[in-house]
Formats: sequence, C-alpha cells, structure tokens
Amino acid sequence: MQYLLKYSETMNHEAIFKDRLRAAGERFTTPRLGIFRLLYRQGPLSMPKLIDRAGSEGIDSVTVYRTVELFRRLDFIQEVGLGRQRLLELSDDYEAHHHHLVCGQCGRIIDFDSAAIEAELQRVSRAQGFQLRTHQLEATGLCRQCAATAATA
Amino acid sequence: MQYLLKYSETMNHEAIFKDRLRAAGERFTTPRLGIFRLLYRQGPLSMPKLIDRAGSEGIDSVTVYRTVELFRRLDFIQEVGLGRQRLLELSDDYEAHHHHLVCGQCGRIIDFDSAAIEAELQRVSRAQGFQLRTHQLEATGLCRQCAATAATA
DNA sequence: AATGATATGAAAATAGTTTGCACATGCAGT
DNA sequence: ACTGCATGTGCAAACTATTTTCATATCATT
Repeated sequence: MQYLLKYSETMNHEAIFKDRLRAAGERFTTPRLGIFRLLYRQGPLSMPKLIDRAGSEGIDSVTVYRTVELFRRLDFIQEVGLGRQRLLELSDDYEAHHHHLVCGQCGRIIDFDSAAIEAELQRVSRAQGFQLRTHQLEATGLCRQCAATAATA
Repeated sequence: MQYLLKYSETMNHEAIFKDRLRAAGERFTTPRLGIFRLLYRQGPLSMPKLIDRAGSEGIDSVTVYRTVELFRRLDFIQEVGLGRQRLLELSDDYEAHHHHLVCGQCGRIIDFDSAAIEAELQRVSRAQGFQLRTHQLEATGLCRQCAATAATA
C-alpha cells in the first residue's frame, strides 16, 4: 500500500503553486512565479513595493497588476489593511499574524494570538453557514508609551 | 459659489463636532461640516463616493482630501477595509458594525456582533497596556449560497 | 466692521491604474 | 523535440486618483 502523501510534504511551495495554477486552467509563467516568490520570501507587501521589487526583476508594472488580480481571483492572495496601508499576502501563509493592535499615534503594530477569538469566529461562521477561509482583526488605539505621553501632555 | 447646506437642523452631534474642532485649534467651516454630515448620515463611504457626494454639495475634491486628512489626524474618522474597498467612517459611530463575514465569491457582507470577541479584545488590550479606541474583524470565505454552488460545480 | 491668519477652489503637476495592441511564450498534440 | 495557436507580456497611451501651487474667500478675533 502506498502512502497518501500530502502535497506539502512532497512538493515545495513553488511546485504547489504551479500545480494550483494549472489546476485552475492558468499558465505557469516566469513573471507569475517571480511575483509569487516575492510575496513568499518578503511577506506581506504593499502594491507600490511589489511593483518596485518586481520591476527590478524585469517584470512590468502592468503584469504585476494583472497577476495580482489573477492571484486574488484564485484566492492565492488576500489583501489586508494594516494601519493606513493595504498589504498583499499569500493566503496560505500560516506564519502570518492575523490579530493586531495598531497605535494611531506612533504606528507601532503589536501582534497577538487569541485562540478564544478564533474559536468564537468558528462558532459564528458555522451558525451562518459561512465557509471560513481567513480572517483579520485590527484594533486601533494608543500603545502603552503613547497613552502615557498623551496623559501627561 | 454658495454651499447648498443649511444650519437649521438638530445640531447635537454637530455642536459636539464643532467643539471638538475648536478645541483642537481648528476652524469650523461650512465644507468641514458638510463632509462631517455626509459621513454622519450616510455611514461609511469610500473616498470616490465621498468626493462625489461632496461635489454635489459644491465642495471641491481637493477640500475633501484635505478635510479627510484633518479628520484622520484629529481621530474623527478611521479608515476600515471591507472586502477590497477602503471605507471612511466616523470614529464615534456606535451604530457601526465592527465584525463582518465577507464572501470572496459574491461580495456579500454579513455583519455580526460578538460580545465574546469584544471581551477578549478588552482583555488582550489591558494586558498590553493598550488603550483601545476601535476595532474591526473581517473574515473572508464563502457564504452559504456560494459554498453550495462551489461544492456542486 | 476691520484685520490677519487660514481654508478653499481652480488649474496644473504628479502618481497610480487600466486599456489596446504587437510580439513573445507556455503548453497540447504531434 | 517541433509546431500551432491560444494566452501572457511589455510598451505606449489613456484614464483616474491624489497632491501641489497660488490667488481669493472665509473665519475668528478685535
């Protein structure tokens, strides 16, 4: 009997990427791989940064726009708001933190994890018949330092 | 050009708005009030929509940009991401829903409330010495209908 | 009402995004 | 491996969004 190997154990992330593209009837091309790599290696990037980095690899900005649109359509990436920025991140980036406290004063971002929130979200989704893919919680306020400064000012 | 605004209505929240502006050493002007009203009455708006609505009240787009920047600086408004849009909403809009399930397929947005999540967020904030102002939880996935369609496809 | 400081609108400059099109490339079938 | 051809890519240009500049209008104070 043969093991039913999971893709993630047999194939590297780029092979999985290629596979997922092909499965969706889309072509596996050099620019698409390049953009995937940038997001994979450099983590969440803003559109301008992604265009810039891709540019230095010889990928045109137009191609970046079109590829981001494609990736979004295929759910390869999601767009998350962080403070005032919009960042693009790979959907299956399990390292990503999804819960943030953003200081409106200094811009500091405090990541945290909360099993309680995840559990509650699961519960609500189930109740709504909603098939949960990913989520993001962003809280805004003042960090310890800025709150202290504001109090004395 | 004359503004198409009138001062004649109930001004409770508007008086507060005026006071807060003045307290910050900023001027209370007709365009600023107009933009405040739009956000107050029409709830969260995207930048293009706000520019459009303000335009039909005789307020220039440049003024909208500058006023939004001012309001943001004074914490009158916050920018929230919803699906792919960025929306502007008044910070003290207690009617606002802060928890959403966004369907990646059809774009439907399901609002929900969760005391459990609020409580957990309070707890985490306190532990971090973070002074919480507002928050937003956005979950992405497939709504009941789209999940059913996807399963049979 | 007069004054001085600042906000506003109009035009122009700049940045960000989309579209049209000729050429290049991935990939299915030999 | 080669070929055909559907599709992706880069470039230029159109279009849209945002910022800057500056003369004028408006606000708040006297």
